[in-house]
Amino acid sequence: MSKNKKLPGNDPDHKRIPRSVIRRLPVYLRTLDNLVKNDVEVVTSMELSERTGFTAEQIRKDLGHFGTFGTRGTGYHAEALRNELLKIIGLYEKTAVIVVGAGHLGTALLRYNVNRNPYTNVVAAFDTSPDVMGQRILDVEVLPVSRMPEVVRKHNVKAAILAVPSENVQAAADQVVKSGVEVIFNFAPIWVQAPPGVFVHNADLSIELQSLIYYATREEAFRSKGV
Amino acid sequence: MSKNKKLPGNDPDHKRIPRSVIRRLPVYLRTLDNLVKNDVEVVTSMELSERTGFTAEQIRKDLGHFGTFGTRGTGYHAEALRNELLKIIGLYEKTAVIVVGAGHLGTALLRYNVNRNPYTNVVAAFDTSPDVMGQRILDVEVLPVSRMPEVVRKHNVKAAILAVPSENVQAAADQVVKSGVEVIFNFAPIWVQAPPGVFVHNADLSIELQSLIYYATREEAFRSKGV
DNA sequence: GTTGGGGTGTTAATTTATTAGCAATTCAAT
DNA sequence: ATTGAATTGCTAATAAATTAACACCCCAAC
Repeated sequence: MSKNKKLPGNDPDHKRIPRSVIRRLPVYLRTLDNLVKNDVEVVTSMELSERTGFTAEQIRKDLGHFGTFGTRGTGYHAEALRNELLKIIGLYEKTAVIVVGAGHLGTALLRYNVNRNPYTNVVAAFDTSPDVMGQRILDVEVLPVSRMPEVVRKHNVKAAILAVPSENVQAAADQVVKSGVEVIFNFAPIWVQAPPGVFVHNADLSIELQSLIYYATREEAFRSKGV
Repeated sequence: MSKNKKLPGNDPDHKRIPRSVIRRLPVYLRTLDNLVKNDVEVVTSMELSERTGFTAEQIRKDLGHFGTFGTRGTGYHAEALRNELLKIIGLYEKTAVIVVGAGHLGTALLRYNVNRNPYTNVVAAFDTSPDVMGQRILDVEVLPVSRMPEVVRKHNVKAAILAVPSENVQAAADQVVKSGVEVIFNFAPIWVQAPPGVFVHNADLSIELQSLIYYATREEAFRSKGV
């Protein structure tokens, strides 16, 4: 389980993928999905570049971390590459997700997610308020928190999206961890703590907005893309 | 306005702040806010480290980009540093923001924002649906899109939060740009394009979730913090 | 005052990430 | 077959970001 800090290359499979690369993979995936949907068979790194905003060199380099998928002089077979990316990211089968908090935010996220994403599957929402209990939001049932461990076990839930008010978010995090969830996606403007082994991503709107404002207040010409 | 790509250090004021630093500043700001609220007068980089998850060295280094704010052997005066950060980020006065789309997501963001963030001020929401028109969501009025240019001018609106369905989001982006907004925060799972000079941040839940799943599927012990 | 513990500010070393460049390979055209 | 245009996959060079190290300053205690 625990591995010491200073072992640079002890992953036998492949040599330690940079974080920045991982963040770009889903973007490639979605782009390829669109291409496949439009019956594109072959795509070059340049075309991917135009569609993703990353440079062609970077795309080729990123893919190079995982193997060789293209054919020189031609490009990449879109569908094949898409499937490789699915395997790389770990989405060969739909990832089961729960949403905690069925208020406005939870509802909005459910809709976005269920509608748009073929790779994750929201299996249930949880809330404490009796008002929403038992309701269905786009096919997803709102359950009492007491049933969380059972649901997590049954569907092998990997990730939880926390859409609860700041006051309750740490309690919610503790709850989902206790239920066996490994990945937490927190939308409350409070940083959630979790034990080692649990991945927490704090998506704080106001934090990100403020860093954007920094750029906006200095009028220098930055790129319009991907600040 | 336009400045060529390859001019490394032509900012006369100070020597080109790394992006990664800018992203951390709002975290420091919020942490200091909390400390000040709890009547903490002096705080060390180590204490900030515990509260933010960044290392003490990094915090000191980050601050060092903008000047010297602490006193050796003692630490930083929390309130003074907070005020410096406000100036640095560009939040000396509340930044006017609009929300486009008054559905579940827009409503949720409004609540989060208005409740939680003393630095930005949502001056209006916009929508096309007659149902919500004229309604108020926590003091914020929902207006027709036709009034956007006027509102942007009047309140000197810097940023727009796009909380509309994917189908409409590019149109919404074009609209806010035409109205004079410089910063776009897009929540739809489609990448929005904007002319140079406009800062776009695409906050796509599913993309971020997927990159988290990468880590979850390899069971190696990563940090629990800040993936 | 002088001493010591504590903590910043800053420079240097190291690691991580991006960009560039090009040899190697494919395919289509002739 | 041969040629040439196109495009990958590497390897090398550069840039960005993090970590480490420590000189220097402050404050409190004696």
